[in-house]
Amino acid sequence: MGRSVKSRRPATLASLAAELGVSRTTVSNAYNRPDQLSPELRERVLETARRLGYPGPDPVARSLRTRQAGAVGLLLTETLSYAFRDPAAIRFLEGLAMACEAAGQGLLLVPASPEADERETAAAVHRAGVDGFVVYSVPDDDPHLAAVLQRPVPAVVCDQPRLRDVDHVGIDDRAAMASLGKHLIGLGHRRIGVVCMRLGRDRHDGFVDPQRQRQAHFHVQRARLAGLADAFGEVLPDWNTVPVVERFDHTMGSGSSAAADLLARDPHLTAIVCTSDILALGALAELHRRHLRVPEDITVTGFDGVPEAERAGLTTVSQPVLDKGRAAGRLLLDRSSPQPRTVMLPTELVIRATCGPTKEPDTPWFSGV
Amino acid sequence: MGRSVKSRRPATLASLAAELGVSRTTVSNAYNRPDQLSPELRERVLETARRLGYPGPDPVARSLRTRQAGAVGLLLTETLSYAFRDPAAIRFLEGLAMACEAAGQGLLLVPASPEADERETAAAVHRAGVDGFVVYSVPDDDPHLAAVLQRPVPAVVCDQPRLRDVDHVGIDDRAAMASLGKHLIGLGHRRIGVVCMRLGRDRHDGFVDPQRQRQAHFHVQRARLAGLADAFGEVLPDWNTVPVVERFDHTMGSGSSAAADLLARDPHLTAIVCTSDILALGALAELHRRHLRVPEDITVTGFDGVPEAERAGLTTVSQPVLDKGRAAGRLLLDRSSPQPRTVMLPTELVIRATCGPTKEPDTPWFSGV
DNA sequence: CGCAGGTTCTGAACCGTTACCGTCGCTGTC
DNA sequence: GACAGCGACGGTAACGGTTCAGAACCTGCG
Repeated sequence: MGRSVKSRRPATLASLAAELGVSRTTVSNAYNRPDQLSPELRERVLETARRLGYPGPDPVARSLRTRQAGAVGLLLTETLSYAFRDPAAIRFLEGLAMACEAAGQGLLLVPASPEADERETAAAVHRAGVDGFVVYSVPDDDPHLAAVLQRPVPAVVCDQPRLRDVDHVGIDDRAAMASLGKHLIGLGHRRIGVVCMRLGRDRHDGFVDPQRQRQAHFHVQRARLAGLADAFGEVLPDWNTVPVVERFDHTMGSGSSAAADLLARDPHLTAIVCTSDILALGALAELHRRHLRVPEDITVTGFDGVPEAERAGLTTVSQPVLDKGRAAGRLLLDRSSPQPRTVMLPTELVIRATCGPTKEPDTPWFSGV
Repeated sequence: MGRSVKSRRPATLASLAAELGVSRTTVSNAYNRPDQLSPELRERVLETARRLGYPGPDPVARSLRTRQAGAVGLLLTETLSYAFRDPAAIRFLEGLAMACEAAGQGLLLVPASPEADERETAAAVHRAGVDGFVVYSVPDDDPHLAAVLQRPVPAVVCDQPRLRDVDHVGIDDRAAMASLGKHLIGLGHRRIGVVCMRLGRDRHDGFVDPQRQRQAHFHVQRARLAGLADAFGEVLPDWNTVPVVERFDHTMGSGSSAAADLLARDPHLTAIVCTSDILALGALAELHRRHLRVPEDITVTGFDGVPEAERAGLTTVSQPVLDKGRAAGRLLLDRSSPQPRTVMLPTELVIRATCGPTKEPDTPWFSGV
């Protein structure tokens, strides 16, 4: 027992073999193919391993030889820690974790903060010892994504961007938002404002011109705006006159200030459409501060269907985020069917308390301080 | 351009070197030590790499050679996906992710489901290519923990178990719970029931005898129960007569049914003390169903200080879960100070609406269906 | 007795990279 | 003109395993 601890260099498969007077192959087999050697010898190997403090084959060396790491990598737009603050991201992670767990695979969160300089940053992707990547909702021109695609391992993209030749999991953002838009039109809304998430990697907090909308580097936001345009294009003379406010940070605070921007430009809006629940919840908070009643005075809608939205009675489009994660994981782990594959998940329009019919047009509005 | 795609075997550092007519070392240096070769040669190397579709040095081979993986492993008691359902675990993950990110390290979630058979299960720990492990709140006799300790990499344990020779991050569960107990005593409570989380790896849903309390394989639960005993031992003739109900699953449903068990045994309890907020929220739901008013009819307390508890007005002990995660990560990543080290984080008794003074002892109780 | 067939174990070839140390050519100095 | 100093690059040996084609031995059968 004493000797095991003493040895300077940690035991390796080779040193174990030497100690036992057998070949390395045999020791390897003792761990990986018990049927390839006699039970007695195997027991003797394991016993000696215990005595020498040999922890079993080194995972990295094994990975090098077998060409598999037993883990999948996850790439996110935001900082890692953000992922644990965003309800939708958490739910996605849960689904992905389920898939990984079912397959006995680890899940490696790749640190890809947007701030780090590009060279250093892609390094994290290059250093990840994984069998494949799940990419969750990154901009079209994300440098990490480029690094991922360069790696000779499979990848699955969830939400955005949509790439030919790469497996994809997502929803029909455009159609979903269009159906929400039609519902609002049915309620009489014609004078709406929009709050959307960032449209590019550059920070741009403010009103968005049509060109920036169309050129948005985030496919999901682009599609949702287009969906709204589809719906309102039929009843409005010019979609381009509808005010759209962009926010870089995806927080309730962003939603609040964006709502304020909209009301400053047009106090007579009858509805504020947000491209995420978080933003919508922020908008609600701002309206509450201004003593505007929802939905009597103004309608608010979100997108995602997070639990918080339910508590707030927010009208939204609910999407199966957990299923997205699970589907992405399964796609990555199952390479049997011909690629590229696409999984399109269903969404559901959830009408709740924050939207209602417009009032008579001449009703005076109270627009607090 | 055509040739790069054609090549049967993917390019390696060696094949690149051959193509260029330089040594492998030089190619390696082009990537890892730009200062070790002339800019022109370096550019030529990178250019050829691009042409051949060489994605840069293989991460696994590099890890084998450099003896570092650039990632830390996380071991949890529960299934991976559970971690994303428990508010406290999520918060811990957030903190840990912050620490990892700051150090440019990845975070590998090790799939260690309790159900899998022991042999297979520890394999996930053995297969993880990581530079160290963070172990979050596992039982004393967890086989995965044993596997972690066997690996020749550093480890940090958060919460439980407490091990000599291993870095530790935690709180003073015993003192925290004792102070909560003293508060209840001050309010006049003498007739209390307790709901606790699982005390062992075996499923045992029901009342707990004193022996099982003391022998609990979960240090944290043991300490919290002991803290309560410390407080109530001073005013009660025999702590052992206090009913304690254990639940294996950590869900609100567990809290509800456990509260029901307690009330079935003693309808005249004046307080239900839960060792977690989740359980307490479940208990509150059950009491609500029975039309028992809190705190007029009965007092409820939790432990952890999750956001949901705040919304519910739950009296609880708040602990800095985010800081725990961050501290654990930092401890693991910073091996400079002498080990083992211990970080003891502060807790705070948060008195909210769910606890109040006892009523006159003779007041009749309404105990619903 | 000879041989097919099975079990048990070995030898050698990788897997792709980086660490370590040595070599080579050039420059500056006395 | 010999030589120290220095920057740029090359050769070799690990790093710790897995794999595959056999070798050696045993068994059973005709």
